[in-house]
Amino acid sequence: MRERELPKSYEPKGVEEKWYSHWLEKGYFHANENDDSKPTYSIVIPPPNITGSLHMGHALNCTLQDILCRWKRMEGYNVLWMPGTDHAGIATQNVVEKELAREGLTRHDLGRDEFLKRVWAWKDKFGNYIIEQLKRLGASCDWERTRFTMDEGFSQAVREVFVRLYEEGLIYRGDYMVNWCPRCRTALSDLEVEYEDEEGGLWYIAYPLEEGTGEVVVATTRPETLLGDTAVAVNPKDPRYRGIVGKRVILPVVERPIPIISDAYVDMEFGTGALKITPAHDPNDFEIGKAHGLEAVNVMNPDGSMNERAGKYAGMDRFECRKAIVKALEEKGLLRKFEPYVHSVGHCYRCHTAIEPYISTQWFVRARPLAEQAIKAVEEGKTRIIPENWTKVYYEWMYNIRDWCISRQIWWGHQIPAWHCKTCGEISVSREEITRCLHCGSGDIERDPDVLDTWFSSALWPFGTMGWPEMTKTLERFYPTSCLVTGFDILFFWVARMMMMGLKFMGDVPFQHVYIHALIRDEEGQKMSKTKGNVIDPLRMMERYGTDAFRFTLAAFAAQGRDIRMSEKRIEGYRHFVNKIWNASRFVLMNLDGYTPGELDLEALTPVHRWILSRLTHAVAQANKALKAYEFDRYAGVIYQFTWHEFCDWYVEFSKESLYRGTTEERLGAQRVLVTCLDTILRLAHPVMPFVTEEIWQHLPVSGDSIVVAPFPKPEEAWTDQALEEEFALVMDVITAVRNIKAEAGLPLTKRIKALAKASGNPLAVLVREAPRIKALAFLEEFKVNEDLQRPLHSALAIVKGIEVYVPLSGLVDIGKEVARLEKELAKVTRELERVERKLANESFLKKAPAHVVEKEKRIHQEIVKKREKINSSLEMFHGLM
RNA sequence: AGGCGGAUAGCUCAGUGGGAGAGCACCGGCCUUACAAGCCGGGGGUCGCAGGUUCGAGUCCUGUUCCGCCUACCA
Repeated sequence: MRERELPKSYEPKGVEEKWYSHWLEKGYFHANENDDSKPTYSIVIPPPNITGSLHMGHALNCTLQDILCRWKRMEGYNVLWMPGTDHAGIATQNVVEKELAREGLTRHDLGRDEFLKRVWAWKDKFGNYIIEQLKRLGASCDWERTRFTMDEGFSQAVREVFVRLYEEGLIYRGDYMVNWCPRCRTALSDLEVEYEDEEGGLWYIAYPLEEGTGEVVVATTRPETLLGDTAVAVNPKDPRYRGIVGKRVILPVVERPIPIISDAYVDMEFGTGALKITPAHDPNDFEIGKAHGLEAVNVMNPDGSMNERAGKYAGMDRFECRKAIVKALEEKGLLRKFEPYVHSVGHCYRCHTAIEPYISTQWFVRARPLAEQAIKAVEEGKTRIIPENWTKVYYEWMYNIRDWCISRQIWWGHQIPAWHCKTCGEISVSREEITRCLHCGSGDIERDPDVLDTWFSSALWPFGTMGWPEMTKTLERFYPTSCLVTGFDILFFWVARMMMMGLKFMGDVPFQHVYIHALIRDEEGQKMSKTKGNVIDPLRMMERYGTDAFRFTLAAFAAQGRDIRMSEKRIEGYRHFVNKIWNASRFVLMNLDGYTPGELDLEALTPVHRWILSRLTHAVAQANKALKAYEFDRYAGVIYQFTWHEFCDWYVEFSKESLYRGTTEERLGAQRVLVTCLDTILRLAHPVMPFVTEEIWQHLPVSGDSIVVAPFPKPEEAWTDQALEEEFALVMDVITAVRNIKAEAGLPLTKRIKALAKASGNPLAVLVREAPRIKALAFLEEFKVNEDLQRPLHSALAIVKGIEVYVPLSGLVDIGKEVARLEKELAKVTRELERVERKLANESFLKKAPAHVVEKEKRIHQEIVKKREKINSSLEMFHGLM
């Protein structure tokens, strides 16, 4: 027997801990790869960085996944939600290096092996922090399977992929211009560069002609790179420079002659139409330099300082050097002009240092062949992106994909499984550690010191976590995954690459659906960031308002295609909703004396109870539909609307008649319907509010071990009763009308007065039948309904659905108030009438609009005309009295 | 430069060619045997602007303004 009493108020803290550990104990979140009896549903978590702590983005992302997983689990699926964390190469290395810096050390002081030990130690200590926070959020992951992108099995997958891509020629190594972060001292992929407009300058520098007296003026935003100039280029069509192509200019400061070349790339409109060419420090110049066979003079060190090729500027920081060069040019009288200039500057996405285009030897993935499959898979519908408009963004990027620089000059990560032979100079790539060159057998080999881009391993996440390269039971059962839930900010970084790798190595897409959710912003629509100080800490929100209220808020605002503006006030608002459910449950539980469980007998139930069941099944249908369509906001909205404004506001109040004044049979019927509704609401809401629903559900007289594994509600077609819903719409309108009259007349709602209604036909029968409830909810001492009632003198009038409701007010209120109320009503009705009459006067409308629309307008017209007549005559009556 | 969103009540946002909605905020009333974290009632709108299609447009089309984001090698 379950406890029937709930405490006065809901205390989330203890309840959440209690049930979460209970669920873990019962193993509800564990997916069984050997279970053939159920359909499968799988999701891999976007692995959070081990350096991270739970922020709003994680909270939203995981709440949505948890909703899906809990929903599917309740629907009887074998659900795998694969959890884990990402080693986050640069980010983690940065964190540990900072820690070292506090001890006055650099990673080079420790050496590679010692440093890596430090990182692992750090990971063991802090790396699981975020996992614990996800548990706090209620995430129903299969924690027994928790993976890490650097664990042994995963490393094996990474090596396997690298070797196979290398063998197929899809990975190559070479000297190219890459994005270089001088602070992290590593190459970055194109995606890892964030461009921002910065106020810089455009310096116009004169390059004197070697022969004669002329000069060529070039414009540049980066004067310091002049040290590495190896040409000046002009457009071949530019008449201004036609005569001097092929001649040479003297590179200022360096005092070295460099050629004037012509290249169609040069924009005649920009600056002076002459462009300095620095092949080692600009991607375009690099290309032009290659085309013209120019030398690339690298004047910088990997840390962004100037190197020995910069002559007397050697050792100077690049930005210091810029100033120094400008000063030198001024002194030499070669600076022709300066103008402020806003241009886009790339920054490292990890440390925000301005990146440097830099030539170095790097490893690349040839992306195009992989992208072709990834495009095809989406075109063929094997993977569906939701909302659909992201599909176009995905295609756009895939069509224009460029090779992917995957080597990083850091230590924390998957070291590239390639060895350089000092004897024959060849590269050996191998799945296993090797000690001899695979080409010449020499033992004088050295492993490539670089590690792989973190995203290279993340790309393998959907199958790497399931045991690949072994073809495990888990893979067979759960790959491809059902859905990936993620933010659009990593669509290219991660989703696109998982698509490519999944198709390449599993021969199938990694996920059937990709649901792209919004970004969370602050109240003003600003991106949340620590530097702006506008972050809302999810843990504090859960602490303060309870996890369920927090999760419900996230879901309620997760409308597709729009960012979420989050504020604490909203979370507080939804805590009220949690409280509402709690109190409604208390009401139900404290009215279960004499309750016995049993099937609902529709025939035996009085109309009001069948009415709420009809509404309930409608809500259930809508919630199911919303979840299927990933409309989390609607799903939450349906629960909110039905629970609060239909179940609590109306049905609970109606049910009191049956509970307090009904027959034993009626009372039991009401109890069963109350329990059914509440049980259904709880099961419907469980995916989004797991804790409070479990806590209440465990008090309900229903069978089952846990709401986690209780069936998700399905619409009961037999409960739908459209006619009954219309009848109660009328009943509620009548009640509202009486309440309105009272309120506008300045009477307290609870003031017991009389009311009359003039109706006929079915409405008459309905109002007679429902009179007890109308009396209760409108606080009437008497409610008289009849076909031909005499309207009492001094009575207020309301017309609902053609039915006249009279509320005698003599002696209760001054007539002026009622007149004012009626005049307001008249104005409204008149406005409406004008609209309808305009429409019905339009012949084209009558001719061309569908018949049912015309019929409807005519019906409305009749109704309004009648209503207006009544109001008018009522007003006349009152005016006569005044 | 190209692409994608958004613009509807004071705020945040739904809205499916056919009586403009919700939540919060606001105003007024109320301890009503679940809930004052509540209940009841109410006021609030040129649906960014201009055209067009249509019997009918918040909704579809074209243009336009503002805001946000993404992609891109403009020195």
